[in-house]
Amino acid sequence: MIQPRTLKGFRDHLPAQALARERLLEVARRIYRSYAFAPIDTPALEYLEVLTGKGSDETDKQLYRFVDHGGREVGMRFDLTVPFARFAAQHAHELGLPFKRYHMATVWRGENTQRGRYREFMQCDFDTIGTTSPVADLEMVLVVHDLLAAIGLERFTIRINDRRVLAGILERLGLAGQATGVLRSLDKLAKAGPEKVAAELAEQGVAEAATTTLLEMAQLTGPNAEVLPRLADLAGEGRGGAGVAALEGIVAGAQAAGVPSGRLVIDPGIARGLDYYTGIVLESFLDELPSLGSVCSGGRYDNLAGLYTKQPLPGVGASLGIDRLLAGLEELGQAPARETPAELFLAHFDPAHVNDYLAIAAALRQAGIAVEFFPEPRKLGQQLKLADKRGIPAALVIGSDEFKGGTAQFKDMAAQTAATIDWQGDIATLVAAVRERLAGTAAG
RNA sequence: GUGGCUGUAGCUCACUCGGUUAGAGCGCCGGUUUGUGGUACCGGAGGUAGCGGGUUCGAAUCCCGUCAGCCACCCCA
Repeated sequence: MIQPRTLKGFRDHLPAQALARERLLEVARRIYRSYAFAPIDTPALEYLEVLTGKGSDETDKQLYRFVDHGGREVGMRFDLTVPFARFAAQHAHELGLPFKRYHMATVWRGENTQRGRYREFMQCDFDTIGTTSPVADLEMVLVVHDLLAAIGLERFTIRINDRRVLAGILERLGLAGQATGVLRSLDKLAKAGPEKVAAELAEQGVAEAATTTLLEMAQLTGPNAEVLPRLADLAGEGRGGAGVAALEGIVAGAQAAGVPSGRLVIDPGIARGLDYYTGIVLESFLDELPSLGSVCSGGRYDNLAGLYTKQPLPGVGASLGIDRLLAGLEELGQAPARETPAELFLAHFDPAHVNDYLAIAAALRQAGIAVEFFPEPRKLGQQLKLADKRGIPAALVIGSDEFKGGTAQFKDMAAQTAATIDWQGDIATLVAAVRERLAGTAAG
């Protein structure tokens, strides 16, 4: 016997979880499309050099790599940004700029696992490339907002910052050269606390006065209207000032687009470890589960595909981590409890009427109703019990008596009520009646 | 990858200093009810204690290894 098992960080998805996942994907797809992002797909496997080109040593360590049957050095994608960069470089001339795409796919990272942190997980990226317009930046914020709202989250916060603010302040402090290290340290502020960050900065040779300024900056909190002027003071003119102005524009634009205030917060402490960001950066958190980390992050970059083409491709985009989000929803008890897509259970009551059942099921399905027709003429009680256990919202019972009278019994499983449908043997009438009643059930 | 905690039935957990056939609740299956699901009652199935090795007369219990989950670091979705 081979022991059935899965690798560390790789998971099976049972119906309840898979349904919840698919629902998130559907919502994401709908929102992306509503902003006119177009779908693309790329291979799971790439030439190793394509993936490691940008390679920080960290991503190199996490990369799944091997030599394929043809002796090629290959790697599995660990995010969707690098494949997109390659894709953009390869197809830029056929795309037309600016170009907006979304890409929902599985990625692999050989890192250590934790809750909401897996070795195989799905990302839902969207990016706009070929424009530096602040409108594109704003759009990213709006998409993230609409996405999290459409998923049904009530309490979430999108935190934004602008790398130029950080860069400007670092320049003023004479720390431009060690930006990456300083940003990495600042990024830990929320988790590690100011003392730890101060100590780390000191280790990097940052002067005490500079550390004080940086921490003051990173810990600015309050309503956007209060944070902005204080940030402007710290940032001064030049790049920093431009960053503050950009943030101001985003806040105003988001308000104009109807984002409730409080959901979008300027947080100068958001630095993001990735060093390719050059403008706005964004992270989003579930208010009840901050420890889960960001479920959707992104930002603006100057040049997406510099490794693969001379054509400069500036862009802005973000990535929704649906597996992490799903872990969060589960923990909050907000994941749907259903384990079947069926909307209606059709009891297999009288075996003599199988063909009638099949005809009815076919008509219902034609009408867009997901029907489970029970395959065996088991005891009615058992059938209903199973339908209830699966969480099917409604059941249709038609026995020989009903067939004789041209009626049907429609049961609302959650409400435990039954109603009689009079259809006189006309399937179209039955379908219309079922559809109407389904709209009234809990799932409708 | 480094360090720590955990691993007993489908799920949540118990089993006093290592000591007989490892228990409970929930869930599951069946019956009471050969045409009607959440309650009640009755009955039943299900565990080589993650896996492998060691110590011991004897291991779920102690030790080592391994696999997996979680937590911290790191990094990030």
